[in-house]
Amino acid sequence: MSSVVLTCGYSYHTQRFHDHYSTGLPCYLFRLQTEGRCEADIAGRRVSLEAGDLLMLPPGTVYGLHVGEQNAADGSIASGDYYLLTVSEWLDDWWARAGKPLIARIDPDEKLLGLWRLMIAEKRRQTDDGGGTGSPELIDYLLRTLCLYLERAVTETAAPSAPPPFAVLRLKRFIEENATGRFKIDDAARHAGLSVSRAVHLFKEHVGRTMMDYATEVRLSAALERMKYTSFSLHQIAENCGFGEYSYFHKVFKQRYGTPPGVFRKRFRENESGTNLL
DNA sequence: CGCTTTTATCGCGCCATACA
DNA sequence: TGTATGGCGCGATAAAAGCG
Repeated sequence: MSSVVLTCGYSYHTQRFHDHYSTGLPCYLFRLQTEGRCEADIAGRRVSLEAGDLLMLPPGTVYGLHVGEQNAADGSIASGDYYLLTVSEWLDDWWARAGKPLIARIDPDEKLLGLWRLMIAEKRRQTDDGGGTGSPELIDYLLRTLCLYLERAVTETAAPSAPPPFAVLRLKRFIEENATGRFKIDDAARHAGLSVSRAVHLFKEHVGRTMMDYATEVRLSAALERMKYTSFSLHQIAENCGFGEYSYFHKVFKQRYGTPPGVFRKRFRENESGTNLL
C-alpha cells in the first residue's frame, strides 16, 4: 500500500491567515472551500475562492493562501475549507490519466463532505492511537474514492457555457435518489433550499424538462430492470419503483413505449436477448 | 431584476371495473 | 390472482402578477 495521507482536516478562519509554499508543494493538495471566501496564489496567478471552489494541486505547484485580504461587505473575515495533503503512487497514475484542472467549481454536497470527514476521522485514529487502530488500507481506499468522487463532481459541474447552479444539481440528485420512493416536489425543493416555484423554474431552465418527467424516467428504467430480471408482479414493481399504483404505471408505460408492461415482459421472456422490444 | 405568490391548466395517482 | 383500462379529484406545472 503506497498511499500516505500526510494530513487532512477542516479549518475555519475568522482572522487573517497566510500560508505559503514558495518553492512548490511537497505533495498533492486537495482543498475545498465550503464557507466564506479567501484568495490563493496558484503558480503565480491570484484567484478568488468561494464556496464550492476546489483546488487540486500536484507536487511542485507554487502555492499560497490568503484569508482576510478581501473581507466581506461588512468587514468580517470568514473562510472554511476541507483540506488533504497526500502522496500516493495510485494518485500519480490517476493524475496522469487525464488532464485535471487545478481549480474547479463543484457542488459541495453532503456525500462528498461525508467522505472527506470519514477520511479525517480515520486519519485521526491512526495518529492519536500511535498508529494503533487506524487502517492504512482503509485510508488508501478512502483516498481513491474521494479522488474519483471529486473527479466526477468536476466533470458533472463542468457543463458547456453556463454551468447550472448547485441547487439544480441537488434537485437532480435528489430525484435520482428518491424517485423510486415516496417523492414529492416539495421535498426536493426543500432539500435544495428553494421554494417550489423557484425549483420548478430553475430545473426546467437548466435541465430542459420538468422534475416529474425526469423522475418518471428514473422510475421507468428501474421498472424495466425489475421486469426483465425479477419475478415480482407488475403491481409490486409499480409500487417499489415509485409509481404509487399499478394503473398509473401501466398508463405511463404504455404512453412511453406503446405497449402494456405485461406484453413487454412476455416478449422479453420469449426472446431472451431483449433487444429491440420497445 | 431576482424572487415569491397567485392563478389557471394539466397530468398524477387513487378508485372502480372488466377480463383472462 | 394478475393484468388492462377509464373516470375523476387534487397536486404539479407554467404563466402572470406582485414585491423588495
